[in-house]
Amino acid sequence: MSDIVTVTLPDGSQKEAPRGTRVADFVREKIGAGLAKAAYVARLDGEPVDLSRPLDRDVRLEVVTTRNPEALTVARHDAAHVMASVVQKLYPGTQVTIGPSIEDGFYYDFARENPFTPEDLERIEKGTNEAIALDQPFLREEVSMAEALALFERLGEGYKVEIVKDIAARGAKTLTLYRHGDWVDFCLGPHGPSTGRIGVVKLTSVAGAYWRGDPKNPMLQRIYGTSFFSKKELDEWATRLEEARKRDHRKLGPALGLFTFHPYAPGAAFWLDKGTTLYHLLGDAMRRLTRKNGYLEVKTPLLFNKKLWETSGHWGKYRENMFLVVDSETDEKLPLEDRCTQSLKPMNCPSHHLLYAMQKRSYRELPIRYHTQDVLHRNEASGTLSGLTRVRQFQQDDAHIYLAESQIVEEVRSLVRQIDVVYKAMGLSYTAKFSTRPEVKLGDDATWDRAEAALKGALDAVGLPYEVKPGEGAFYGPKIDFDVTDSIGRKWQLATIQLDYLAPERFDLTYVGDDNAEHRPVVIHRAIYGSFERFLAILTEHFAGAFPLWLAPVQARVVTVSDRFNDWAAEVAARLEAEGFRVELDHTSEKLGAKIRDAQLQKIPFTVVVGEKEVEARGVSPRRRGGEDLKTMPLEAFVELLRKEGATPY
RNA sequence: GCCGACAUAGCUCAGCUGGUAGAGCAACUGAUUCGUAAUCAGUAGGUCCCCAGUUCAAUUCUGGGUGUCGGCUCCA
Repeated sequence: MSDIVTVTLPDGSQKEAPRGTRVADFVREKIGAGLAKAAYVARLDGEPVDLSRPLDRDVRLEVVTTRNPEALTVARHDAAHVMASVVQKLYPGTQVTIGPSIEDGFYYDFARENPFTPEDLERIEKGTNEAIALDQPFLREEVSMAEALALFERLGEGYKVEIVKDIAARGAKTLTLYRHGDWVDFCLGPHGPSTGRIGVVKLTSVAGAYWRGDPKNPMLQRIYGTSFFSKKELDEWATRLEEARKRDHRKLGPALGLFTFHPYAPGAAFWLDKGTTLYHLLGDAMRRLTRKNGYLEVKTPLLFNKKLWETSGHWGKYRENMFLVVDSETDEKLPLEDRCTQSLKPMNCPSHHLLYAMQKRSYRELPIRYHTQDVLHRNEASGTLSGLTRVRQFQQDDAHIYLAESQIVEEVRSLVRQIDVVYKAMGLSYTAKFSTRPEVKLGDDATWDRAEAALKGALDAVGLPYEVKPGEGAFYGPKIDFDVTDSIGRKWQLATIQLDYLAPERFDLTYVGDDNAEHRPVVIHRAIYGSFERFLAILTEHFAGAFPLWLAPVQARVVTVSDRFNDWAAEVAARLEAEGFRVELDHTSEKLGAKIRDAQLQKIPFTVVVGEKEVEARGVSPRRRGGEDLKTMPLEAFVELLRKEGATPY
């Protein structure tokens, strides 16, 4: 074996080094001091490793510098280690569990009697940054499982012992330990070179979290934090948070007169007039879109006998999420549960299935598409409610499509196009996820083959990029989910297209084919907005309350320069209203500047100024939200402008 | 539901260690009649989330509830 190894760099160039040279030394000596300084971790043949690892074979080497987001992920994991070491120093007796990097930061779960207070958090944050300043190297060490077990047993780390045993049970022979200072944890790594390279740590919150995410397990104390390589980046992050806070639909909604909540109805919104307008605009747009695509809009009962839920399977698995209703005609002596013979519907699908099954269906009718915007109730756990994104009462732009298997490709292709139209109109970019058969599933492989091929074929036909999620489909069929990205880069899962082979079985749905025999249809569940509530929350934050003209609850506000011009202003408002535009008139005795400011704060798309000039010209001077002055124009020209710019995009 | 924090005027917030509350904006009234992000003056507005308890006295301390927020679990 040669004492020299060949290292291939990402640009294809090759360099040689003595076997056993540490990556860090190689980079500094053979590539450059600058890169060595910026390096955080490295990849050897694609595998992430510490810079202290030796080059023991011919390898491809990539240096991961602090400019690479991957390095930040590692640094945050480093930060979690350092924080855990500080916590154990400050609060002896606290046990450590796990502490990974997450999007935007890290957390670490601790086992201890008393929760951390905000003051504790400050103390820990200060201690963590001080520990970072000590600049202790991260040292990697491989030990046998037995040694590891003995180590953590000696340290009294019960949770760690449990994890080590699990890892051993999965057949691992050795465990890697990482030390900094006198603190030790086991960890796959990699870690950065030393604590000093982590940068700045900011702790954000404490929260309870179940051990291994299971409510049956003890509750641990989780500390969330984040870190950045520089103070500047930390400040930028804080600014972004502030920006998101300003857009929070829970603040903007009430401020813009869209919706509000009352303690007597947790999880159910009061829709104020402007919010109701928005709600209807979205609903009507979806009605047009579905009608154009061959859907039938139907409404089904809100309250159903439990027999429906027994048929659908919800009574068994979903009952605790349903609002049960006592039937007053049942025997009062019966236990409450037996008197609850009805439930508010938590979803529309079962009632659509009933509708389908009420008549004999022919293959000539398929696909049959039912669209419903009814009110749904789900009894969500109180602690999970949040603004409009998580409510107990909501409406979906729900639809179920009953079709023959041979029609799936064409139908999904149409659906993907509809989704594209809606999200493009909102300026939401999106990506698709395609989830295939899970391990526990219904139906035979041939059916799954056809179903997956149909979904995939439709995605390919539309040319939509998608990520495959193997095994993540529902047990009753594969699905496509759509993630949208809003204007400040946050992702939300919205639309879904699910193939369902189970429901037609449970409800015994059939159609008569051209062979005069009975066949099973397939059901597609689809929603594009998801729920109106959540979609409006997302849109409010995405647009920061400044809705596009076609959605704006008030499209124009007519403001007078003084009350001498009230008559013409009223005529202008009346004319715009007659054209179907949503208009307000501000003829208070405020100064023009104040009226404009008020209209801006309400995020109204057009402020229409009416004064001396306009009265003479029988015109208006519109000003766009944001400040652009369109100068004086004839009233009819403005009507035309609104008509053109305010057209509904779908 | 579980863990933690919070709850004062419509909104944003003040109110040392217990002595029944204040500001700015909004609202209302009057004056002002004004040209593209705040005219001036005045008035009114509070069961300090609710229910118990401790105390001579509770917005303040204790307990219980409700709601909200951040997480866990769950999810449109």
